[in-house]
Amino acid sequence: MEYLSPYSEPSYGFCETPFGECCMAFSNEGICALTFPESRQSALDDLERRFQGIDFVQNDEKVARLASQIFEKGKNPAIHLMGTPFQLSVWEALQKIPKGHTSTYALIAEAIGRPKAVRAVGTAIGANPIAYVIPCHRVIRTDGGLGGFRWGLECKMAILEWEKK
DNA sequence: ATAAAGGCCACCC
DNA sequence: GGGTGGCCTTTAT
Repeated sequence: MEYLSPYSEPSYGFCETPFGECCMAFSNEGICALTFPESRQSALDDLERRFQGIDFVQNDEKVARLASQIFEKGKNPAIHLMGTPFQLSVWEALQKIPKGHTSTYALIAEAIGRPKAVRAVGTAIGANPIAYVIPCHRVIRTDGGLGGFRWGLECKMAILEWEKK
């Protein structure tokens, strides 16, 4: 269960990206969710589950603005991360992987000082709440395999190809 | 408290 | 290629 400040004016919306339609949600601190859902309904279900009891107001224009910053200008917007200490350390490590590069689950485990926790790292990466901005797609398997992706390997591959340019 | 399920890896065959 | 055992965190009993 997650918590957002009562002063945070939570909002959400949808927008097209190079990888299909995304859903974003915001608190006053920044983006708190970015997903590539199969349907709008599943995106809303997801928000409901993760931010139980929080009333998001739709604002597609804000999403479009942010999407432009992120996908066109390559800027890093403010984010509002919530998770366990372990998850936060993993998500922070992900943000150090440069665009156009990849890392592995084992290397991330190493980077956070928990070399044995490789599998748990995979689980934490799978729980990444802010796709693309937290570049979970840049992590592949040690043996060169793609690994997994919450919204489909096709999407993961598309993002990686796009980032090479 | 405990069990079960993971976006993994190394090692075997 | 495939199966197994070990590893560690999270979530659901």
